[in-house]
Amino acid sequence: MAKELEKNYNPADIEKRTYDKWQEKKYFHAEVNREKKPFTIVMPPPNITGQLHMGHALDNTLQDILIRFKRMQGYEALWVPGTDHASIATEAKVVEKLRKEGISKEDLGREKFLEQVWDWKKQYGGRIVEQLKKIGSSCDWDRERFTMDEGCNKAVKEVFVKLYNKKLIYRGERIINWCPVCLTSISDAEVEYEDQAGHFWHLRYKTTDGTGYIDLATTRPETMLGDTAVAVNPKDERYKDMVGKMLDLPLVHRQIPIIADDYVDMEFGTGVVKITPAHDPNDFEVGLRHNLEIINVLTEDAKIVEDYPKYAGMDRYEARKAIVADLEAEGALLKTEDHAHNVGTCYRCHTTVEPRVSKQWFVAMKSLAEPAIEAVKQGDTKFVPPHFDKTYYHWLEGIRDWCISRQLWWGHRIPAFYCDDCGEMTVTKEESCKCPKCGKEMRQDPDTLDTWFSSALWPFSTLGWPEKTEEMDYFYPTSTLVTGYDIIFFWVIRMMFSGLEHTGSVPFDTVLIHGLVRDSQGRKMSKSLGNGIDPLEVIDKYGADALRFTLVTNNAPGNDMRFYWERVEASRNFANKVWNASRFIMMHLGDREITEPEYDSLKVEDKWILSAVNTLAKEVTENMEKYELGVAVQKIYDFVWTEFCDWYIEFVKPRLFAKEEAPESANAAFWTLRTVLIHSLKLLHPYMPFITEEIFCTLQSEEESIMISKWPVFQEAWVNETAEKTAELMKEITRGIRNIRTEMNVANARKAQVYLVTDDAEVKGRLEKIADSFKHLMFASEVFVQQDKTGIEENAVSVVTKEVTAYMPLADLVDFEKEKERLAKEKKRLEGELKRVNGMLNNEKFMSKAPEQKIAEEKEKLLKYQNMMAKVEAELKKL
RNA sequence: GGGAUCUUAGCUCAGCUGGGAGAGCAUCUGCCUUACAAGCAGAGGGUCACAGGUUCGAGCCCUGUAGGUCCCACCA
Repeated sequence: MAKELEKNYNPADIEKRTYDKWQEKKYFHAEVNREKKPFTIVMPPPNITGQLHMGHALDNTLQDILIRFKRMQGYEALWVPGTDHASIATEAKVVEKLRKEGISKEDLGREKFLEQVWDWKKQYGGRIVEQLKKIGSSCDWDRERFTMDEGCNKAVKEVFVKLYNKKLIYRGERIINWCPVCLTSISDAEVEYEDQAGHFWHLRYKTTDGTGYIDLATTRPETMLGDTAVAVNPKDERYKDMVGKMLDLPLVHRQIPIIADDYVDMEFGTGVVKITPAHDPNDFEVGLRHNLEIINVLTEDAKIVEDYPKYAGMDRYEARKAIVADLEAEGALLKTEDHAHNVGTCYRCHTTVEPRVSKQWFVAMKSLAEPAIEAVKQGDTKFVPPHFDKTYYHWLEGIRDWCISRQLWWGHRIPAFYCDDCGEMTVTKEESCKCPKCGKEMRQDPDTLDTWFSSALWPFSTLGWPEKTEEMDYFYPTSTLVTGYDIIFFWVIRMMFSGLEHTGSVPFDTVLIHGLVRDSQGRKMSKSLGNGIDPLEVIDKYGADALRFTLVTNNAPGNDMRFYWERVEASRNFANKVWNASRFIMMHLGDREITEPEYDSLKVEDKWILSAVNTLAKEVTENMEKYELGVAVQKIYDFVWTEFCDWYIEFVKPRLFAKEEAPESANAAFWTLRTVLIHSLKLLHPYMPFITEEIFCTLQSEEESIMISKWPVFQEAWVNETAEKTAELMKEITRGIRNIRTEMNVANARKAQVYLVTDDAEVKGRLEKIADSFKHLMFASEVFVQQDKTGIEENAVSVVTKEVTAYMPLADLVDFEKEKERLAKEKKRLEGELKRVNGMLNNEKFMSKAPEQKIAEEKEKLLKYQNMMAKVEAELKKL
């Protein structure tokens, strides 16, 4: 019993059922298989706090396309999924939840709080995973990982201890970026800079000897409480005599020195800088050089400390107002100017970060960065598109030590232990330890590690490292990493140096970078703008295949794209086209037995479409291998819609309808239809997995899934240039005839005779074999192929091609004026072409320097246009 | 201040190693032709930002200019 497709394509119904089937059959699962080559992708783990957004949809669609492609090509294709614990984001979520219940995390205590977070994770952490399944992701869910699972934790400890022992991780008092809302340090990469309107406050500090004063400007007057010096440039003649003198710090009335330091730019402002080592990274450096006291004036949540009773407890902005007012009262404020400046903000909560001196853990970056730069320079890892390597180099070359400790509870706890008695410190993989000096139970560092510390190990921690697993040996280094350009600094760079340092090898062969999905106006999709489009909504309305198709079409690697509902609609329409073409074929196929015909017994049009799909397979494969997914899918689209549906299916229809009278011809047509359809479905499958699976399984009831079928390969036997040439010629003539009929307003119902005239016996022979197949496409009553114009009415309209002139007698319907116009236009076009070709061929330099092949091509074109021109002129003369 | 990237049809974008400008959407004209009106057949529409240069030949390579976007950077 032949199967049939439903009348309408219903994505929702099919997608759910199909995905379940794939999972049940374990098609996504990969195992170490030495008979096959591995192809590995590790998924950038989405945050457990996350909801699927367009960025995930794009990222995962790209990965799924690659993994499905490679799987069909016969690789052991492994796609490792997982989620990230997202320390700050998750902790903030749970803290917020508790706050609503009137509980603080301190109320609960560390252990109880962590229980709460794990509970939260159990409840919500899987949401995004379920959403990823909706877009068809063929990940090996049996290997799903979490950045805080046991294996990852083991890897983290291993790395920490190793780097510590190599002195590449150290603890030190430094000035770091502090978020007064998240109450934790953050790394340089986690600071986002934005331009803000601010002010320049011009201040005057008087010398203690009463002989003079010095003027300076600041954007942060409240930090003056912590000033411990004022600096000028040593070369600055203006202040030469002042260096070494003491100043009376207004309000505070502490004595601070005037120092000389190269850091000061003489050209800028008054050439004088107040130095607040505790609250500015540059001032901190200056302070180190000059041995200045570090006076901290702000608390963790950016309020003035108790040492300054007048301002104590005020937050930094309140304090600013109060201090400016007091400075003015004291006569120390000269003027206030508007000034726009660049302010660092926390990437999570966008609070202005506060530089703060504190004791933190750091990774020493220099020696780790060098091999990472070298590896890309040598091509061990390649970026697609390549220009992103510049971003990569630039960042690594200027890299500073990475602050990895966070004052949070949710995360990998720093494996360092302190002895409260003797101050001894031990770094160990053990859960607890005793002081090696005094034997006392040691206290573990309360801080946790930056989330990116564990993500940096993801490509190998997910494969079992530090254990020597089979998976590690077989699947590592991974093949391709797919991620957005916005995450190169956070993640790609850190995986690169981690991979090189700990496994001795780059973590991936290629980094495929994609852009952002923006809204239709080109704005970033964001919660605050409310302009985000929910991928799940798109899937509900148009299907996952349409969404995937939209995300991958009309876009080159690395470029941003805009989201338009119209484009999803166009994608859906394509899915529908594929569906209906398949439905048509199956409808006529019924339960008929189709046998594979001898190639030679196929008709010209069959050979043509086979040749075309063969070329398609080659081009699609080549483009996918170089990550030109947009180009590849466009080729499939064009082939399926134009060549297969609009041409091939249309002109084999008469053969299908005549299946009883000419069974052999029908068999050949059916076989070709089915073969080409299956090829097309396979090529399309990575892009539109659901609909292709549904059709494939309906059509090939004996096959269990398209996703494990063999990828089409180019085969010499199907190459047929003659068939392609002939079909192209016939298409050209058909288009010409249709064109004339439309222009002359000839109703489709009115059939006309068509004569194809050629004096080339070879062409004539070829046309005779195919002309009949085009009869209905030209709305012709009959098509004659002949050597001359015998029997053709004088007033027939004509279509001129290089080899053939087609005549269509239309008797009374011919509008001679229109026909003249049409031919005149064609003549003009040919004149233009001839001018161009002649220009080239008459150019001595072209003739002497251009490659021979190019010259030959142009010569051939010249002949073609001359030939056509003669015919067009003859036709014009007749009128 | 440094760097990257973009500027192609009304709109959104392709155009991969230089060799006759493309797609989707939109517009216009015909069609309910028995797979598909989510469709079919046709049509119109572009000095490829600008100025130089290299080349027989430039949307594509080089230089500069203008504008847009993004990233990095300690100018108080």
